Amino acid sequence: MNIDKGNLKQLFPNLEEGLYNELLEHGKVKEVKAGETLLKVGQTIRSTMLILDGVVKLYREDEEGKEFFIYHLDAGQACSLSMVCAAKHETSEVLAKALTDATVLSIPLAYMDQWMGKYKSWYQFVITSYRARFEELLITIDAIAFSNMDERLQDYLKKQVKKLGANLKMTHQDIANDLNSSREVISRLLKKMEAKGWVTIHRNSIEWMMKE
Amino acid sequence: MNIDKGNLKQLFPNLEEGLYNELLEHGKVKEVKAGETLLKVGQTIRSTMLILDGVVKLYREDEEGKEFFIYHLDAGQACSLSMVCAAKHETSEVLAKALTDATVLSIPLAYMDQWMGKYKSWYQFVITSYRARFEELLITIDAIAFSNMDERLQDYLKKQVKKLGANLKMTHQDIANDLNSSREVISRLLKKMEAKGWVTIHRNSIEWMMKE
DNA sequence: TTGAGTGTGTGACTGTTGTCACCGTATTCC
DNA sequence: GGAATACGGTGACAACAGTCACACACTCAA
Repeated sequence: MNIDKGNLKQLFPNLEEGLYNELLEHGKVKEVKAGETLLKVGQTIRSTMLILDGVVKLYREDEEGKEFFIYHLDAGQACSLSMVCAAKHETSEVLAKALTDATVLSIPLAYMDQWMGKYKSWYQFVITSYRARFEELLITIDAIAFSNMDERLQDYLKKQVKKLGANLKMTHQDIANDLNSSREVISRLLKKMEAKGWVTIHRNSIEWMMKE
Repeated sequence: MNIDKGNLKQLFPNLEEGLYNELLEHGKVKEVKAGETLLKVGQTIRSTMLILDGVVKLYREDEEGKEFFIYHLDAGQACSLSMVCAAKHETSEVLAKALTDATVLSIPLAYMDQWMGKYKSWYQFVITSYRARFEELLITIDAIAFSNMDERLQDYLKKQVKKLGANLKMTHQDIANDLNSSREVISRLLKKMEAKGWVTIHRNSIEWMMKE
């Protein structure tokens, strides 16, 4: 993927002219294949990621390696977490994995801080970004605190469809991992949803049949 | 509670001289009684809160009025959420309630933004604050995603004890609300913990018997 | 073609949590 | 003192989700 100023302006509107130049100058474009791990917080992180293309999945992992899906990042969004990581992080980690082939712009942390003072639009962007992620975390908490598995599965599928299209190439086991459940449970619930006509189940894929 | 520059410096170290002056000039000190609701996001919010004294509890509420404890705010911390609120918030809300008598410094949002450009130490503070809350949210997610009720109850009690002292003045029903569980379940688990010698149960209060 | 590997379906069982019913005992307020 | 209320204890039960065992089907490669 070729990156130029026009590109950046489209993805990240409302930044200052000089900032676009700096982004091009100091950012490093990285291409990532679907399935690759982009970020493993807890390891020393020396750069922030801006997503230029593709969909990235953020998830949490506990000591035993169990995963838990948190949210997606799209083109035009930043990984706020790469700024959060900093300190401690003893027991558990946050991971980022590319769901599709993706392109990211990697920016050394040093510039991040420098731009905060230099460009008003940059800290606006960072703050806005934090806000949005924060909000998503709260929604995630709502889901696990107040909802049953069937509701959570529906929400999850809707989110996936929105990001990846109505034909989801994933196994029941994949979904179970993301929701910290088990394959059998997901299979059963999907069956019920199929009976209601909400989805069609194929081998290695699930088709979302609703409009929304 | 009387607020002066020395006070502020102690609670919020590492800010610039001019900023302390502005805080004193434009911030409004508010005294809040234990149990009072401080903040109801979703309603138009025109100010940010800095906690000067006391403990404030942040919690989530769903459509049916069920609560869910998220985290505490201490003296010297800021309510990042008052910056998050901004937009939509259709179904659910975030609420803040004083657990003890508390004193907060209320700062109109307009100054918040202005100071971001003017004082380096202010955006450092804001960003740090965001990071800390973010981290706590992730820990909260871990707890409900990966832990059973008994572990969550232990964690919860530890947190409370840390903030409020080893003699917790609260009913089983209060705890059940915070953890989105039911009184009977909490009672049962507390009994078990008492049998292990971890707590002593009194009417209207629970005593934490461990050192940590 | 056969066998290994993977993805899915299903029934039986278990454990945890939530709910219901009902009780006893403090506390508070007339 | 007595009634109303709040708090807590307890047993029975239901619902949901996780686990286990096993069956079956599809794919791929030897």
